[in-house]
Amino acid sequence: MAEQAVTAQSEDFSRWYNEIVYRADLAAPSPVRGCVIIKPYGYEIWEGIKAGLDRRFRATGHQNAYFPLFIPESYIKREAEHVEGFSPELAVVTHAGGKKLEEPLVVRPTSETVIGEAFSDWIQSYRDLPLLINQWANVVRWELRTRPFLRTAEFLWQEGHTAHATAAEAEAETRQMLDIYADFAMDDAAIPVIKGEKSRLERFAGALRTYTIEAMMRDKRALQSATSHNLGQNFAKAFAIDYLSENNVQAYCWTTSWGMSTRMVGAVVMAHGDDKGLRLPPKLAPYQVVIVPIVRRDTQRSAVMDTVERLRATLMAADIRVHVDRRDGQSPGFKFNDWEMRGVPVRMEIGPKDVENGNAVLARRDVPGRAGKQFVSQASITDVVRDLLADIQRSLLDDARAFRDSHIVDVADYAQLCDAVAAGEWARAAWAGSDIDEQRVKDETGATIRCFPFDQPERVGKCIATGESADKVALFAKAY
RNA sequence: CGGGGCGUGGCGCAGUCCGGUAGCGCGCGCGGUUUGGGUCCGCGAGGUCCUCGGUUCAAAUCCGGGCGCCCCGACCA
Repeated sequence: MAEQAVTAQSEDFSRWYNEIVYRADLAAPSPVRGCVIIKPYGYEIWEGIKAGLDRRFRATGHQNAYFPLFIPESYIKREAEHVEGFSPELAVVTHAGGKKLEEPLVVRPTSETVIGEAFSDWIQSYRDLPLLINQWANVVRWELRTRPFLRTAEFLWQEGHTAHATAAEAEAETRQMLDIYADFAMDDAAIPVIKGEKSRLERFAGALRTYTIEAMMRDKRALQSATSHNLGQNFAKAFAIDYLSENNVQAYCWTTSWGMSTRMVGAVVMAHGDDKGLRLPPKLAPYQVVIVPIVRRDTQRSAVMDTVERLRATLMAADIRVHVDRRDGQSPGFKFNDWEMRGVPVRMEIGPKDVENGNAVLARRDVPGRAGKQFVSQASITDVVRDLLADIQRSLLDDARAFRDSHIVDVADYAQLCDAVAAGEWARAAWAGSDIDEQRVKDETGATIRCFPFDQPERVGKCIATGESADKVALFAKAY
């Protein structure tokens, strides 16, 4: 019997997600609770994300470095809110080398503390500023409930850490990095994100302000896809990151931190995937084109494979990532379904008829069935494929944007917000409430303030919690 | 940590109530057949039935202890 199709998204989105992650070969279960093995196909998506971000970081003057995995426990305790925020989820090493350690070592949940300590040594003068550092690393947070990519006990990310002479510069850096994340999300991952500021309740432990990009998944839940924190002088004071100014005055630095993680792989899966599986944006797809050779009789094999090989070389020479499915035991129909599940943007079929006619069949993943198929001349293959990939990249973004926009509603009072959230929509509402009001919304509806969007309406109206006139709208949604 | 469920070849499960020495589907290997939307047939490999103890002539099955995992909540990139 043929392999079963995946669970439909509409039937059980979580189950769909889990099945896709394993069946598309992105990840495998690990022996340790809450951790996953990232398999080559999933890791290549992550490497695409890394490449897209790293390029942008360098272009804005950041340098990569690497700090230790272990952090002295006392460091974590130096910044009050930071301890409170992270203590419950720390993994701590108490023994090493067969002995109990004098001071336990925390496995980093994030590196503000160690990096702050290092910055304190590195920065003496205003001439040392700004200091713009990024690191690619793994971090550990002992989460109670985990899901592959979205929330794992250990995850990969980049964390940027910068120090500046003035508050204004730190704020500009924080905003610049958020813009970079948003640009990456839209351009490379084809995910339209909403930029905004976090509420006090959702803010990073120890930050002055936290900015976020929020994305809508296909089940309409929100996913915080990256954050950028203006840390003010909190960490500078806790770690003595100070400098001597031009005027010979000792002053504390203003610092920032910002990160995007392997969660983004989950975002790509959930923002674009459909009932047939993944739909990868061409810019992040490990394979942009997969060639499925079709051979009816052995006598045709060499002619077909010669053509396949020639087309593969042509596309590769044009920097298109192409893979030939040479598997012997599977029928073409099986392979079509398999590559659709794995989200390859373009499938090329080459059979005896195509060899004879000098044609190739191209099928685009984002348009199902016959409508997505076209016959093209082998002679023009490079241009056609290049245009097709660009078009798929664009259409995935357009689809996701249309989907998102059709599920955000403006609400005028609390009852409307409850209705909207109950229907799974995102709700935009005037907000001037307190932390307690915000907590109440969360307790009663399950939705949280995802952000106060930068993009604000002309007129705001009355707060849905207090009835007083508000100066901004907040975006409410259920989140991962 | 509260509520629910489950541990049996790589994966998904049946067998447990009523004890008799393990079976099905997928996957895997070999041979043949097929190939433009999930081919078909045959042969074959693969299991300390989570663990420790007890009852019994005999335990996947009954009894007791332990461990682990999953789902739903609270916490979270």
